[in-house]
Amino acid sequence: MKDSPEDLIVNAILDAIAEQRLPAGTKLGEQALSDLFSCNRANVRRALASLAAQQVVELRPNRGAFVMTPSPKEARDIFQARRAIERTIARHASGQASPDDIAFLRGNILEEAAARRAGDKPAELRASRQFHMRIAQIAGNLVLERFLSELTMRSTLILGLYSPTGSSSCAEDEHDRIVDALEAGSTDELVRLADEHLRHLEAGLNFDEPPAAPMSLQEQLMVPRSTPSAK
Amino acid sequence: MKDSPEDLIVNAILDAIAEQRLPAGTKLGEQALSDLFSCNRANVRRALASLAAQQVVELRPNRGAFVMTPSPKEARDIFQARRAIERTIARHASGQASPDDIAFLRGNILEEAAARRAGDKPAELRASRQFHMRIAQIAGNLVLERFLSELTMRSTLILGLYSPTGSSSCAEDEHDRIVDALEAGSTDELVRLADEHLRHLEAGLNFDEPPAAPMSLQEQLMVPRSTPSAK
DNA sequence: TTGTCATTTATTGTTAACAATATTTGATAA
DNA sequence: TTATCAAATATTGTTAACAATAAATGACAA
Repeated sequence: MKDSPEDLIVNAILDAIAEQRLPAGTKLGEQALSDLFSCNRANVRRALASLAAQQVVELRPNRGAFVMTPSPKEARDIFQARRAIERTIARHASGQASPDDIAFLRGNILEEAAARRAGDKPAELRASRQFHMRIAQIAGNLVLERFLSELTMRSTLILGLYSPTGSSSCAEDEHDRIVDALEAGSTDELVRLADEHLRHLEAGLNFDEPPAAPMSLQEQLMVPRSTPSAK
Repeated sequence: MKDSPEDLIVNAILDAIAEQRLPAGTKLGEQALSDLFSCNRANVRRALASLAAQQVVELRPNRGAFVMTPSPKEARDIFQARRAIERTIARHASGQASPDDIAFLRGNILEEAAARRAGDKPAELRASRQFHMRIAQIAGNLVLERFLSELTMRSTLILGLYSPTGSSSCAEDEHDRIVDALEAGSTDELVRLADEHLRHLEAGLNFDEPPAAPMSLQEQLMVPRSTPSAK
């Protein structure tokens, strides 16, 4: 029912990364975090170790912890893996969606579109991520769900680094057609759409200009979410 | 060049699990580990946090850390995920194997067979795991490689729990045919063989009788390997 | 003997102090 | 002004002591 301080820190950082409030390269100081979450440094340390195991944080000895900065090669690997996993998820989710699932996904598409029009990038990213994760839930494989969770996190870092500003997140109409295929249970079509969707995302990347600079912490971590996340 | 004490602990535990010297459910006491590796408990704690993030260790609050005991449902998810990932790996590895790779794999098959005849289960498991991981390396995707590493680890736990003693690891002739297909670059055949191979492994499981009891630590962690592992 | 409960022991969780290492600052010289 | 270097500062790494909790022990009664 209640979370340990370690889980609290881990989730706060993951959320912040998922919503691009914490860009790649940001330093995650132990003092700063233990102050923010009013706990001792031991908990912070364990949290950072967990995040490092998930490859979203880089641990440089005697230097501290930093939000991971994916290289172009890593970006390629991550999107390749994502295609493999989301295709599998699509195959297993096909025809398994309940009416609630479909309603959630359709609502989510509207939410994302609204956020985009409002220029609320964090909300847009959160919605888009929830879309993909909900389909993973429908597929019903916790292992694949966890893998995808990690990959979407890292994808967000990649988009923040290599995406010509504005072109980032997913195309809405693609999400639309994905829900259609999911509802209709047309498996092959669904898998094809999922694959294509990710290829489009990847195609929007530009590795020519080098990444931008990092920034501070406090204000970025502490932004509360506008919508409560699905349990 | 040198590993931090944390990495040392993590790798020792992972190796021990991969070779079935540490069965599911074993308690990993902080004192015991800090004594074994002659370091302070803080390092042990971080190591256990990393392992927990990789799902090979379970962290029960106020109780300690235990080697994860996969449920039958988790076992199903893990093998499903493994099939998805190893199929992808097979597809990308096909035709990419260097002569060194092929030589390594053929040698590995002999090694595994010898270990089996000698009744050396740890060596057999190590060889079998190396076979799968080497193909992952050939595929050249570090993300998929890491995922597979985690999944093979957890698979070993599953085999230790639910495998009618003796029927565990892989059939040799299947490995043989996989190398043939890999060398020939016949992609579809290779993918088919990989999938089939994993299905056979999964089919050998028996979830009827409940898991056995755990055991102590020291002797199991500290067994040195007979063959130095590939770098 | 067996079951229950208080006491003792061991283990995990938390905190603070100290040491080792980077980083920053500021002075000096070219 | 710019570069270099030493001192000062801040941060990470390590250790030990203490508190909180769970497990083990043993006495007592049925």
